[in-house]
Amino acid sequence: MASDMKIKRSLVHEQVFEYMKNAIKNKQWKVNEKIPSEVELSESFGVNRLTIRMAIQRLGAIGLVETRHGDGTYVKEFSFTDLIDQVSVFYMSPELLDNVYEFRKTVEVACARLAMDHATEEELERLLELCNDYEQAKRRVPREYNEELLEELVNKDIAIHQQVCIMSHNILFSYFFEVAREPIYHYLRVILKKRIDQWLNEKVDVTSWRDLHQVVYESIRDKDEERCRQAYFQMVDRNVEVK
Amino acid sequence: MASDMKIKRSLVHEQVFEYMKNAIKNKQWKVNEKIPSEVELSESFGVNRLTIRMAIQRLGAIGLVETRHGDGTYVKEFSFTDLIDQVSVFYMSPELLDNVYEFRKTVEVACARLAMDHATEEELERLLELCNDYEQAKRRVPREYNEELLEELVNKDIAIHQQVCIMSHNILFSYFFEVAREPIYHYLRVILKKRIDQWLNEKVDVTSWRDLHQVVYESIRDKDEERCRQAYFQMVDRNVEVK
DNA sequence: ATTAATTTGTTCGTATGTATA
DNA sequence: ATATACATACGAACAAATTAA
Repeated sequence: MASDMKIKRSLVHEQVFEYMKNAIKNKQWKVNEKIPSEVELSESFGVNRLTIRMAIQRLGAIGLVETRHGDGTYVKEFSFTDLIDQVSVFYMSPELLDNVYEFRKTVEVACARLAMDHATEEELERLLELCNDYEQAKRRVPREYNEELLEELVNKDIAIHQQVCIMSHNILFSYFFEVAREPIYHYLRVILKKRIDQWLNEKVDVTSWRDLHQVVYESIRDKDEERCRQAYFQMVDRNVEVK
Repeated sequence: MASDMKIKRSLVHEQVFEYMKNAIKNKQWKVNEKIPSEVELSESFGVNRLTIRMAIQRLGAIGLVETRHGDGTYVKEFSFTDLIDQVSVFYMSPELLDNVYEFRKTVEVACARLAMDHATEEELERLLELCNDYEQAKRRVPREYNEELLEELVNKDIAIHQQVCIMSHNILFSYFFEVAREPIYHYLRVILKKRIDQWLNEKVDVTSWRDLHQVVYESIRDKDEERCRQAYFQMVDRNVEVK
Protein backbone atom coordinates (compact mmCIF):
# COMPACT_ATOMS: atom_id res chain seq x y z
CA MET A 1 0.00 0.00 0.00
CA ALA A 2 1.37 3.38 -0.96
CA SER A 3 1.30 5.06 2.42
CA ASP A 4 3.38 7.97 1.13
CA MET A 5 0.43 9.14 -0.92
CA LYS A 6 -0.91 12.56 -0.12
CA ILE A 7 -3.99 11.99 1.92
CA LYS A 8 -6.66 14.55 1.19
CA ARG A 9 -7.53 15.84 4.63
CA SER A 10 -10.74 17.65 5.27
CA LEU A 11 -9.57 21.03 6.66
CA VAL A 12 -12.97 22.63 6.47
CA HIS A 13 -11.88 26.24 6.73
CA GLU A 14 -9.37 25.62 3.93
CA GLN A 15 -12.13 24.43 1.64
CA VAL A 16 -14.35 27.36 2.52
CA PHE A 17 -11.42 29.69 1.85
CA GLU A 18 -10.83 28.21 -1.59
CA TYR A 19 -14.51 28.44 -2.43
CA MET A 20 -14.74 32.09 -1.45
CA LYS A 21 -11.48 32.87 -3.24
CA ASN A 22 -12.91 31.41 -6.41
CA ALA A 23 -16.15 33.32 -5.95
CA ILE A 24 -14.09 36.50 -6.02
CA LYS A 25 -11.90 35.31 -8.88
CA ASN A 26 -14.93 34.48 -11.02
CA LYS A 27 -16.53 37.82 -10.27
CA GLN A 28 -19.42 35.96 -8.67
CA TRP A 29 -18.71 38.33 -5.80
CA LYS A 30 -17.85 41.65 -7.37
CA VAL A 31 -15.59 44.40 -6.09
CA ASN A 32 -17.15 46.69 -3.47
CA GLU A 33 -19.97 44.24 -3.13
CA LYS A 34 -21.02 42.96 0.27
CA ILE A 35 -20.68 39.24 0.71
CA PRO A 36 -23.32 37.24 2.62
CA SER A 37 -23.24 37.53 6.39
CA GLU A 38 -21.31 35.05 8.48
CA VAL A 39 -24.46 33.32 9.70
CA GLU A 40 -25.83 33.07 6.18
CA LEU A 41 -22.58 31.56 4.94
CA SER A 42 -22.34 29.17 7.85
CA GLU A 43 -25.84 27.94 7.11
CA SER A 44 -25.36 27.55 3.36
CA PHE A 45 -22.00 25.80 3.83
CA GLY A 46 -23.33 23.78 6.74
CA VAL A 47 -20.38 24.68 8.95
CA ASN A 48 -19.84 26.64 12.09
CA ARG A 49 -19.73 30.40 11.98
CA LEU A 50 -16.21 30.48 13.38
CA THR A 51 -15.02 28.31 10.53
CA ILE A 52 -16.35 30.93 8.15
CA ARG A 53 -14.52 33.58 10.12
CA MET A 54 -11.24 31.71 9.70
CA ALA A 55 -11.64 31.75 5.95
CA ILE A 56 -12.57 35.44 5.97
CA GLN A 57 -9.48 36.25 8.00
CA ARG A 58 -7.32 34.61 5.35
CA LEU A 59 -9.04 36.49 2.55
CA GLY A 60 -8.51 39.71 4.48
CA ALA A 61 -4.83 38.97 5.00
CA ILE A 62 -4.10 38.92 1.27
CA GLY A 63 -6.26 41.99 0.73
CA LEU A 64 -9.21 40.40 -1.05
CA VAL A 65 -11.87 41.51 1.43
CA GLU A 66 -12.33 44.09 4.14
CA THR A 67 -14.66 43.51 7.02
CA ARG A 68 -16.36 46.28 8.98
CA HIS A 69 -17.60 45.69 12.48
CA GLY A 70 -21.38 45.71 12.73
CA ASP A 71 -21.72 46.17 9.00
CA GLY A 72 -20.38 43.30 6.96
CA THR A 73 -17.59 42.04 4.75
CA TYR A 74 -16.91 43.65 1.39
CA VAL A 75 -14.87 42.55 -1.58
CA LYS A 76 -11.92 44.87 -2.00
CA GLU A 77 -10.12 45.88 -5.16
CA PHE A 78 -6.83 44.00 -5.00
CA SER A 79 -3.88 46.27 -4.37
CA PHE A 80 -0.47 44.96 -5.37
CA THR A 81 1.20 47.80 -3.51
CA ASP A 82 -0.56 47.13 -0.22
CA LEU A 83 0.39 43.47 -0.28
CA ILE A 84 4.04 44.14 -1.09
CA ASP A 85 4.23 46.82 1.60
CA GLN A 86 3.03 44.29 4.11
CA VAL A 87 5.57 41.61 3.28
CA SER A 88 8.59 43.45 1.88
CA VAL A 89 10.43 43.35 5.20
CA PHE A 90 10.30 39.58 5.06
CA TYR A 91 12.18 39.21 1.77
CA MET A 92 14.51 42.11 2.43
CA SER A 93 18.12 40.94 2.76
CA PRO A 94 21.63 42.41 2.51
CA GLU A 95 22.21 40.68 -0.83
CA LEU A 96 19.25 42.57 -2.28
CA LEU A 97 21.07 45.82 -1.55
CA ASP A 98 23.83 44.75 -3.94
CA ASN A 99 21.23 44.02 -6.58
CA VAL A 100 19.83 47.54 -6.47
CA TYR A 101 22.84 48.91 -8.33
CA GLU A 102 22.22 46.71 -11.35
CA PHE A 103 18.52 47.36 -11.16
CA ARG A 104 18.97 51.09 -11.44
CA LYS A 105 21.46 50.81 -14.26
CA THR A 106 19.20 48.63 -16.38
CA VAL A 107 15.52 48.55 -15.48
CA GLU A 108 15.22 52.18 -14.47
CA VAL A 109 16.94 53.31 -17.65
CA ALA A 110 14.62 51.17 -19.73
CA CYS A 111 11.70 52.57 -17.80
CA ALA A 112 12.77 56.16 -18.47
CA ARG A 113 13.09 55.33 -22.14
CA LEU A 114 9.51 54.16 -22.26
CA ALA A 115 8.49 57.31 -20.43
CA MET A 116 9.85 59.35 -23.32
CA ASP A 117 7.31 57.80 -25.64
CA HIS A 118 4.32 57.52 -23.35
CA ALA A 119 4.39 60.37 -20.82
CA THR A 120 1.75 63.08 -20.91
CA GLU A 121 2.36 66.81 -20.39
CA GLU A 122 0.77 66.70 -16.94
CA GLU A 123 2.98 63.82 -15.89
CA LEU A 124 6.07 65.68 -17.05
CA GLU A 125 5.04 68.72 -15.02
CA ARG A 126 4.51 66.54 -11.99
CA LEU A 127 7.99 65.10 -12.44
CA LEU A 128 9.46 68.60 -12.55
CA GLU A 129 7.63 69.47 -9.34
CA LEU A 130 9.05 66.44 -7.60
CA CYS A 131 12.55 67.30 -8.80
CA ASN A 132 12.20 70.80 -7.44
CA ASP A 133 10.90 69.43 -4.14
CA TYR A 134 14.01 67.33 -3.90
CA GLU A 135 16.34 70.20 -4.74
CA GLN A 136 14.69 72.44 -2.19
CA ALA A 137 15.05 69.84 0.55
CA LYS A 138 18.68 69.36 -0.43
CA ARG A 139 19.40 73.04 0.09
CA ARG A 140 18.24 72.76 3.69
CA VAL A 141 20.93 70.21 4.50
CA PRO A 142 23.81 72.57 5.52
CA ARG A 143 21.64 74.32 8.09
CA GLU A 144 19.36 71.69 9.52
CA TYR A 145 20.74 68.24 8.81
CA ASN A 146 19.30 65.42 10.89
CA GLU A 147 17.84 61.94 10.56
CA GLU A 148 14.45 63.34 9.74
CA LEU A 149 15.70 65.39 6.84
CA LEU A 150 17.69 62.42 5.58
CA GLU A 151 14.55 60.32 5.43
CA GLU A 152 12.67 63.13 3.77
CA LEU A 153 15.30 63.29 1.06
CA VAL A 154 15.22 59.55 0.48
CA ASN A 155 11.44 59.60 0.21
CA LYS A 156 11.51 62.49 -2.24
CA ASP A 157 14.14 60.66 -4.26
CA ILE A 158 11.98 57.57 -4.40
CA ALA A 159 8.95 59.64 -5.37
CA ILE A 160 10.83 60.88 -8.43
CA HIS A 161 11.70 57.41 -9.63
CA GLN A 162 8.22 56.17 -8.94
CA GLN A 163 6.85 58.96 -11.10
CA VAL A 164 9.09 57.83 -13.96
CA CYS A 165 7.58 54.36 -13.59
CA ILE A 166 4.11 55.82 -13.84
CA MET A 167 5.16 57.77 -16.91
CA SER A 168 6.26 54.59 -18.65
CA HIS A 169 2.58 53.61 -18.70
CA ASN A 170 3.64 50.05 -18.20
CA ILE A 171 2.07 48.60 -15.08
CA LEU A 172 4.70 45.88 -14.86
CA PHE A 173 7.41 48.48 -14.28
CA SER A 174 5.38 50.09 -11.52
CA TYR A 175 4.98 46.69 -9.92
CA PHE A 176 8.70 46.01 -10.18
CA PHE A 177 9.44 49.27 -8.49
CA GLU A 178 7.10 48.36 -5.64
CA VAL A 179 8.89 45.06 -5.21
CA ALA A 180 12.26 46.82 -5.20
CA ARG A 181 11.10 49.75 -3.10
CA GLU A 182 12.27 48.49 0.27
CA PRO A 183 15.80 47.59 -0.88
CA ILE A 184 15.99 50.85 -2.83
CA TYR A 185 15.01 52.75 0.29
CA HIS A 186 17.82 51.23 2.34
CA TYR A 187 20.24 51.60 -0.54
CA LEU A 188 19.51 55.30 -0.98
CA ARG A 189 19.62 55.88 2.75
CA VAL A 190 23.15 54.48 3.06
CA ILE A 191 24.40 56.34 0.01
CA LEU A 192 22.85 59.68 0.85
CA LYS A 193 24.06 59.56 4.43
CA LYS A 194 27.62 58.94 3.27
CA ARG A 195 27.47 61.68 0.65
CA ILE A 196 26.09 64.22 3.04
CA ASP A 197 28.71 63.37 5.65
CA GLN A 198 31.45 63.93 3.09
CA TRP A 199 29.78 67.12 1.99
CA LEU A 200 29.55 68.56 5.50
CA ASN A 201 32.91 67.40 6.80
CA GLU A 202 35.12 68.08 3.83
CA LYS A 203 33.14 71.17 3.06
CA VAL A 204 32.73 70.24 -0.58
CA ASP A 205 30.19 72.50 -2.15
CA VAL A 206 27.69 70.06 -3.57
CA THR A 207 25.08 72.69 -4.24
CA SER A 208 27.01 73.60 -7.33
CA TRP A 209 26.64 70.08 -8.67
CA ARG A 210 24.05 69.85 -11.32
CA ASP A 211 21.23 67.81 -9.87
CA LEU A 212 20.99 64.67 -11.95
CA HIS A 213 17.27 64.30 -11.37
CA GLN A 214 16.82 67.50 -13.29
CA VAL A 215 18.83 66.04 -16.14
CA VAL A 216 16.62 62.96 -16.15
CA TYR A 217 13.58 65.19 -16.37
CA GLU A 218 15.00 67.23 -19.23
CA SER A 219 16.19 64.23 -21.21
CA ILE A 220 12.81 62.54 -20.92
CA ARG A 221 11.13 65.75 -21.98
CA ASP A 222 13.50 66.15 -24.91
CA LYS A 223 13.47 62.44 -25.70
CA ASP A 224 17.23 62.40 -25.48
CA GLU A 225 18.02 58.74 -24.91
CA GLU A 226 21.76 59.04 -24.65
CA ARG A 227 21.74 61.93 -22.19
CA CYS A 228 19.21 60.10 -20.07
CA ARG A 229 21.29 56.95 -20.00
CA GLN A 230 24.37 58.88 -18.98
CA ALA A 231 22.49 60.70 -16.24
CA TYR A 232 21.40 57.42 -14.72
CA PHE A 233 24.89 55.98 -15.03
CA GLN A 234 26.40 59.00 -13.33
CA MET A 235 23.76 58.81 -10.64
CA VAL A 236 24.66 55.27 -9.67
CA ASP A 237 28.36 55.47 -10.45
CA ARG A 238 28.81 58.44 -8.22
CA ASN A 239 28.19 56.09 -5.34
CA VAL A 240 29.24 52.60 -6.17
CA GLU A 241 30.51 51.52 -2.80
CA VAL A 242 27.43 50.58 -0.84
CA LYS A 243 29.11 48.78 2.02
CA MET B 1 -13.40 68.44 19.07
CA ALA B 2 -11.75 66.79 16.14
CA SER B 3 -14.20 63.99 15.55
CA ASP B 4 -12.56 63.10 12.25
CA MET B 5 -9.54 61.80 14.10
CA LYS B 6 -8.69 58.18 13.59
CA ILE B 7 -10.02 56.40 16.62
CA LYS B 8 -7.86 53.51 17.72
CA ARG B 9 -10.27 50.65 17.81
CA SER B 10 -9.66 47.63 19.94
CA LEU B 11 -9.76 44.76 17.40
CA VAL B 12 -8.03 42.24 19.60
CA HIS B 13 -7.10 39.75 16.90
CA GLU B 14 -5.61 42.59 14.89
CA GLN B 15 -3.33 43.52 17.76
CA VAL B 16 -2.34 39.92 18.34
CA PHE B 17 -1.60 39.56 14.63
CA GLU B 18 0.64 42.62 14.66
CA TYR B 19 2.44 41.40 17.74
CA MET B 20 3.13 37.99 16.25
CA LYS B 21 4.15 39.51 12.94
CA ASN B 22 6.70 41.64 14.74
CA ALA B 23 7.94 38.65 16.72
CA ILE B 24 8.76 36.99 13.40
CA LYS B 25 10.18 40.17 11.90
CA ASN B 26 12.52 40.66 14.86
CA LYS B 27 13.63 37.03 14.72
CA GLN B 28 12.25 36.62 18.21
CA TRP B 29 10.50 33.66 16.62
CA LYS B 30 13.02 32.16 14.22
CA VAL B 31 12.43 30.26 11.00
CA ASN B 32 11.50 26.59 11.42
CA GLU B 33 10.95 27.24 15.10
CA LYS B 34 7.75 26.19 16.79
CA ILE B 35 5.75 29.04 18.24
CA PRO B 36 3.96 28.66 21.59
CA SER B 37 0.76 26.62 21.53
CA GLU B 38 -2.58 28.30 21.13
CA VAL B 39 -3.48 27.81 24.78
CA GLU B 40 -0.14 29.20 25.92
CA LEU B 41 -0.55 32.24 23.71
CA SER B 42 -4.13 32.78 24.78
CA GLU B 43 -3.02 32.73 28.40
CA SER B 44 -0.06 35.05 27.96
CA PHE B 45 -2.10 37.49 25.86
CA GLY B 46 -5.10 37.17 28.14
CA VAL B 47 -7.45 36.55 25.23
CA ASN B 48 -9.48 33.64 24.05
CA ARG B 49 -7.93 30.84 22.09
CA LEU B 50 -10.08 31.50 19.04
CA THR B 51 -8.80 35.04 18.88
CA ILE B 52 -5.28 33.62 18.68
CA ARG B 53 -6.43 31.31 15.90
CA MET B 54 -7.70 34.29 13.90
CA ALA B 55 -4.29 35.87 14.04
CA ILE B 56 -2.56 32.61 13.13
CA GLN B 57 -4.83 32.22 10.11
CA ARG B 58 -3.75 35.63 8.85
CA LEU B 59 -0.09 34.82 9.36
CA GLY B 60 -0.61 31.58 7.48
CA ALA B 61 -2.32 33.36 4.61
CA ILE B 62 0.73 35.47 3.80
CA GLY B 63 3.02 32.50 4.25
CA LEU B 64 4.72 33.43 7.50
CA VAL B 65 3.71 30.34 9.45
CA GLU B 66 2.55 26.83 8.77
CA THR B 67 0.42 24.96 11.23
CA ARG B 68 0.37 21.21 11.52
CA HIS B 69 -2.60 19.47 13.01
CA GLY B 70 -1.87 17.82 16.33
CA ASP B 71 1.67 19.18 16.35
CA GLY B 72 1.86 22.95 16.42
CA THR B 73 2.53 26.08 14.42
CA TYR B 74 5.96 26.71 12.90
CA VAL B 75 7.54 29.82 11.47
CA LYS B 76 8.07 29.37 7.74
CA GLU B 77 10.75 30.82 5.51
CA PHE B 78 8.97 33.50 3.52
CA SER B 79 8.53 32.60 -0.13
CA PHE B 80 7.99 35.47 -2.54
CA THR B 81 7.06 33.02 -5.27
CA ASP B 82 4.36 31.28 -3.25
CA LEU B 83 2.69 34.54 -2.35
CA ILE B 84 2.73 35.87 -5.91
CA ASP B 85 1.40 32.57 -7.25
CA GLN B 86 -1.51 32.86 -4.89
CA VAL B 87 -2.53 36.37 -5.89
CA SER B 88 -1.33 36.80 -9.47
CA VAL B 89 -4.77 36.06 -10.92
CA PHE B 90 -6.12 39.05 -9.01
CA TYR B 91 -3.87 41.65 -10.62
CA MET B 92 -3.87 39.99 -14.04
CA SER B 93 -5.55 42.20 -16.66
CA PRO B 94 -5.65 42.56 -20.45
CA GLU B 95 -3.54 45.71 -20.29
CA LEU B 96 -0.77 43.73 -18.66
CA LEU B 97 -0.58 41.57 -21.75
CA ASP B 98 0.38 44.61 -23.78
CA ASN B 99 3.09 45.40 -21.26
CA VAL B 100 4.75 42.05 -21.68
CA TYR B 101 6.16 43.03 -25.06
CA GLU B 102 8.09 45.95 -23.61
CA PHE B 103 9.13 43.86 -20.64
CA ARG B 104 10.77 41.25 -22.82
CA LYS B 105 12.48 43.78 -25.00
CA THR B 106 14.07 45.60 -22.07
CA VAL B 107 14.19 43.77 -18.76
CA GLU B 108 14.82 40.33 -20.17
CA VAL B 109 17.63 41.61 -22.35
CA ALA B 110 19.21 43.37 -19.38
CA CYS B 111 18.82 40.18 -17.39
CA ALA B 112 20.56 38.11 -20.04
CA ARG B 113 23.38 40.62 -20.11
CA LEU B 114 23.91 40.17 -16.39
CA ALA B 115 23.83 36.42 -16.91
CA MET B 116 26.86 36.71 -19.21
CA ASP B 117 28.93 38.03 -16.32
CA HIS B 118 27.58 35.98 -13.46
CA ALA B 119 26.46 32.57 -14.76
CA THR B 120 28.31 29.44 -13.70
CA GLU B 121 29.18 26.51 -15.97
CA GLU B 122 26.53 24.33 -14.37
CA GLU B 123 23.86 26.97 -14.92
CA LEU B 124 24.83 27.29 -18.58
CA GLU B 125 24.54 23.53 -19.01
CA ARG B 126 21.13 23.60 -17.39
CA LEU B 127 20.06 26.34 -19.80
CA LEU B 128 21.17 24.22 -22.75
CA GLU B 129 19.17 21.29 -21.41
CA LEU B 130 16.05 23.41 -21.15
CA CYS B 131 16.55 24.71 -24.69
CA ASN B 132 16.84 21.17 -25.98
CA ASP B 133 13.73 20.17 -24.05
CA TYR B 134 11.87 22.94 -25.78
CA GLU B 135 13.17 22.00 -29.22
CA GLN B 136 12.24 18.39 -28.72
CA ALA B 137 8.70 19.28 -27.68
CA LYS B 138 8.45 21.56 -30.70
CA ARG B 139 9.28 18.71 -33.04
CA ARG B 140 6.30 16.78 -31.71
CA VAL B 141 3.88 19.46 -32.87
CA PRO B 142 3.18 18.28 -36.46
CA ARG B 143 2.17 14.81 -35.27
CA GLU B 144 0.44 15.32 -31.95
CA TYR B 145 -0.69 18.92 -31.59
CA ASN B 146 -3.27 19.56 -28.88
CA GLU B 147 -3.98 21.90 -25.97
CA GLU B 148 -1.83 19.83 -23.68
CA LEU B 149 1.21 20.08 -25.89
CA LEU B 150 0.63 23.81 -26.28
CA GLU B 151 0.74 24.28 -22.54
CA GLU B 152 3.79 22.10 -22.28
CA LEU B 153 5.56 24.28 -24.81
CA VAL B 154 4.62 27.47 -22.99
CA ASN B 155 5.84 26.06 -19.70
CA LYS B 156 9.13 24.97 -21.22
CA ASP B 157 9.52 28.41 -22.77
CA ILE B 158 8.96 30.05 -19.41
CA ALA B 159 11.41 27.67 -17.76
CA ILE B 160 14.12 28.89 -20.13
CA HIS B 161 13.56 32.53 -19.31
CA GLN B 162 13.35 31.79 -15.64
CA GLN B 163 16.72 30.06 -15.84
CA VAL B 164 18.21 33.19 -17.41
CA CYS B 165 16.90 35.15 -14.42
CA ILE B 166 18.59 32.74 -12.05
CA MET B 167 21.81 33.08 -14.05
CA SER B 168 21.78 36.84 -13.59
CA HIS B 169 22.39 36.17 -9.89
CA ASN B 170 20.23 39.17 -9.14
CA ILE B 171 17.32 38.20 -6.92
CA LEU B 172 15.36 41.28 -7.95
CA PHE B 173 15.20 40.05 -11.54
CA SER B 174 13.95 36.66 -10.38
CA TYR B 175 11.27 38.41 -8.36
CA PHE B 176 10.27 40.56 -11.31
CA PHE B 177 9.90 37.49 -13.44
CA GLU B 178 7.65 35.93 -10.81
CA VAL B 179 5.48 39.04 -10.83
CA ALA B 180 5.30 39.00 -14.62
CA ARG B 181 4.92 35.24 -14.89
CA GLU B 182 1.13 35.11 -15.18
CA PRO B 183 0.90 37.76 -17.92
CA ILE B 184 3.86 36.20 -19.71
CA TYR B 185 2.13 32.85 -19.61
CA HIS B 186 -1.01 34.18 -21.28
CA TYR B 187 1.06 36.20 -23.72
CA LEU B 188 3.10 33.21 -24.84
CA ARG B 189 0.01 31.04 -25.04
CA VAL B 190 -1.70 33.39 -27.47
CA ILE B 191 1.39 33.87 -29.59
CA LEU B 192 2.38 30.24 -29.76
CA LYS B 193 -1.12 29.12 -30.62
CA LYS B 194 -1.24 31.54 -33.52
CA ARG B 195 2.20 30.58 -34.78
CA ILE B 196 1.46 26.89 -34.64
CA ASP B 197 -1.84 27.39 -36.46
CA GLN B 198 -0.05 29.23 -39.25
CA TRP B 199 2.59 26.58 -39.32
CA LEU B 200 0.15 23.69 -39.64
CA ASN B 201 -2.31 25.32 -42.03
CA GLU B 202 0.02 27.07 -44.40
CA LYS B 203 2.43 24.22 -44.12
CA VAL B 204 5.37 26.49 -43.49
CA ASP B 205 8.28 24.45 -42.36
CA VAL B 206 9.20 26.06 -39.08
CA THR B 207 11.51 23.28 -38.01
CA SER B 208 14.11 24.76 -40.30
CA TRP B 209 14.00 28.05 -38.38
CA ARG B 210 16.90 28.43 -36.11
CA ASP B 211 15.52 28.27 -32.61
CA LEU B 212 16.15 31.62 -31.01
CA HIS B 213 16.42 30.15 -27.54
CA GLN B 214 19.50 28.35 -28.73
CA VAL B 215 20.93 31.64 -29.95
CA VAL B 216 20.26 33.19 -26.55
CA TYR B 217 22.12 30.33 -24.93
CA GLU B 218 25.09 30.63 -27.26
CA SER B 219 25.34 34.39 -26.96
CA ILE B 220 25.26 34.25 -23.18
CA ARG B 221 27.91 31.55 -23.26
CA ASP B 222 30.06 33.57 -25.68
CA LYS B 223 29.28 36.86 -23.92
CA ASP B 224 28.10 38.27 -27.23
CA GLU B 225 25.92 41.20 -26.17
CA GLU B 226 24.85 42.32 -29.60
CA ARG B 227 23.87 38.88 -30.84
CA CYS B 228 21.93 38.31 -27.65
CA ARG B 229 20.04 41.57 -27.98
CA GLN B 230 19.15 40.81 -31.57
CA ALA B 231 17.95 37.34 -30.66
CA TYR B 232 15.55 38.77 -28.09
CA PHE B 233 14.36 41.44 -30.49
CA GLN B 234 13.71 38.86 -33.18
CA MET B 235 11.94 36.70 -30.64
CA VAL B 236 9.43 39.38 -29.74
CA ASP B 237 9.27 41.09 -33.11
CA ARG B 238 8.41 37.86 -34.82
CA ASN B 239 5.08 38.11 -33.04
CA VAL B 240 4.14 41.69 -32.36
CA GLU B 241 0.42 41.41 -32.86
CA VAL B 242 -0.91 40.06 -29.60
CA LYS B 243 -4.56 40.76 -30.12
C1' DA C 1 -33.07 61.28 19.22
C1' DT C 2 -34.35 56.39 20.53
C1' DT C 3 -35.11 52.05 19.65
C1' DA C 4 -34.74 47.72 17.34
C1' DA C 5 -32.63 44.62 14.14
C1' DT C 6 -28.61 43.09 11.85
C1' DT C 7 -23.82 41.97 11.77
C1' DT C 8 -19.31 41.39 13.37
C1' DG C 9 -16.15 40.66 17.63
C1' DT C 10 -15.07 37.87 21.53
C1' DT C 11 -15.55 34.41 25.01
C1' DC C 12 -16.65 29.91 27.27
C1' DG C 13 -17.34 25.08 27.16
C1' DT C 14 -17.05 20.70 24.84
C1' DA C 15 -15.90 17.07 21.72
C1' DT C 16 -12.89 15.10 18.21
C1' DG C 17 -8.94 14.04 15.16
C1' DT C 18 -3.88 13.99 14.88
C1' DA C 19 0.99 13.59 16.06
C1' DT C 20 4.64 12.37 19.30
C1' DA C 21 6.97 10.16 22.98
C1' DA D 1 -0.75 0.37 22.98
C1' DT D 2 -1.28 4.38 26.03
C1' DA D 3 -1.04 8.82 27.42
C1' DT D 4 -0.32 13.54 26.48
C1' DA D 5 -0.16 17.70 23.98
C1' DC D 6 -2.10 20.09 20.32
C1' DA D 7 -4.95 21.74 16.59
C1' DT D 8 -9.77 21.37 14.54
C1' DA D 9 -14.54 22.13 14.83
C1' DC D 10 -19.03 22.94 16.90
C1' DG D 11 -22.75 25.30 19.69
C1' DA D 12 -24.33 28.86 22.51
C1' DA D 13 -24.01 33.19 24.39
C1' DC D 14 -23.04 38.08 25.02
C1' DA D 15 -20.62 42.52 23.69
C1' DA D 16 -19.99 46.16 20.44
C1' DA D 17 -20.76 48.62 16.18
C1' DT D 18 -23.70 49.88 12.37
C1' DT D 19 -27.94 50.82 10.06
C1' DA D 20 -32.59 51.75 9.47
C1' DA D 21 -37.19 52.32 11.23
